[in-house]
Amino acid sequence: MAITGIKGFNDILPGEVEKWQRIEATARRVFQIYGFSEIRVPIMEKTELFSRSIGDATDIVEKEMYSFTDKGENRVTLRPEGTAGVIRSYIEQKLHVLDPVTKLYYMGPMFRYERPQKGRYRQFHQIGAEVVGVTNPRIDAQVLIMLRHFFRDLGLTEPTLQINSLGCPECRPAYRAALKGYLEERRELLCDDCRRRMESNPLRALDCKVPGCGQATAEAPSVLDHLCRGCDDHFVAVRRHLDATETSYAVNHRMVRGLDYYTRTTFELVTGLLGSQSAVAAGGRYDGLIQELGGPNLPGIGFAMGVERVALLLSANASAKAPDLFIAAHGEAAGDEAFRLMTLLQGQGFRVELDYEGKSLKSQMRRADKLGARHTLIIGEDELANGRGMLKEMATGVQLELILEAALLAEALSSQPSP
RNA sequence: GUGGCUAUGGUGAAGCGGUUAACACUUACGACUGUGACUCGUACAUACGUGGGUUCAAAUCCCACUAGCCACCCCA
Repeated sequence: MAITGIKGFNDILPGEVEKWQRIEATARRVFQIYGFSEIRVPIMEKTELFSRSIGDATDIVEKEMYSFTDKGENRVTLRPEGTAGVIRSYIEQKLHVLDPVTKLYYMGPMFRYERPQKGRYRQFHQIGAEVVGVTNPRIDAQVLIMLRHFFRDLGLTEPTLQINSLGCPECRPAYRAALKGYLEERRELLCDDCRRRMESNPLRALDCKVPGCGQATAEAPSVLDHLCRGCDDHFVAVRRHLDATETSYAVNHRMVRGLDYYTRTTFELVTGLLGSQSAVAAGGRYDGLIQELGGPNLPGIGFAMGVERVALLLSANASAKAPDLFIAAHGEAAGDEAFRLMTLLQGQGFRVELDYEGKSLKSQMRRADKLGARHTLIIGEDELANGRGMLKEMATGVQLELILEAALLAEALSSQPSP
């Protein structure tokens, strides 16, 4: 039995990988427009970093992390998300002294030990961006605008933007208490999970998909009615900037977060096309996180998108680039000449293919056709004796004889632009 | 961690207790023309996820395991 890959860890093969390249290239290009620089941080960190930033009581930390002890007796974890490592680096490298505003993006694999299903894998990939140092709600709006820009450039209009505010340490406790009180009164209507959630994280009940809970919480108090003055002003301003820039969005006051560090603005880009994995990108503001991790008291905001999920939304339109020329050679000497010419032309940037195994001319022509070569150069023994070959344009079948010289070939190939 | 469904070659699949394990695609070679696409021919599963069991006989029935998918949970 051959060795197989690990459950939930996938290969990305040619044909699929082109979509990834497009996603990554689009992200790089768009994010740079908005002043973001790439940062590359390790995929492993000390376990403590994640338990402190994400929150001890979250599902991620409680049961989904790939944690182990290395040979030096250190507790380490394969990163389950990107923000913690980036912020750790920001603090450790003292990036705040270089510039009061730091805009970073990253891309790479993340790891969570979950049961795989559509759009959810144990090794998955995120592209994320973080801004440190700006409190003004304009940055919240800008991050959202950038996200929309990214999806627009990918040709995706489907994911819709939902926003919410979770308040801050000033106002959230009061809301939490109010919600908890409301839930207590309807305890018997709630599912078992939600009864448990009332204690640990009552906000989660708002997100429950059990129909009974949906009804029971339909009239639940909204976070947005419990925001303190500062948070309310902030949220109103974010919306004002989105309106002013004609960025479409919907307020979803029931949206909650799985990570503890979020404050104020939170958002998701959701789609109905991915089964139950509706979130394509999500993020929010995390004003206390940097200080919590031992850094300066600076605000932050960021998001991450799931590359697999974006790729699922992208229609498969990728194809390998067809060769400019296929050289079909008949005979050993012709094969040598074919190889020589191929090398010269490749040096000039032409995509050239040939047959390596000395197969029949018919086989070689079939392969030229299959690869979609625009031209085929046929070198037979007779032609070779005269230093000539037949150049055939595959689409039309037109062929002409020419002298076997790389410069002449290059000219012939360039003179007929690709369709 | 829980539940449902599925498991035949490189791929999609027929098959429902006794078949040379159909068919299509892909791939390879060949015919038509020393030169592709269309057409035609030939080849390609000692083998039906793994291990047991029932039976004269199992890809076909039973059990276990494993894997995959989908859903719950949670999330990107």
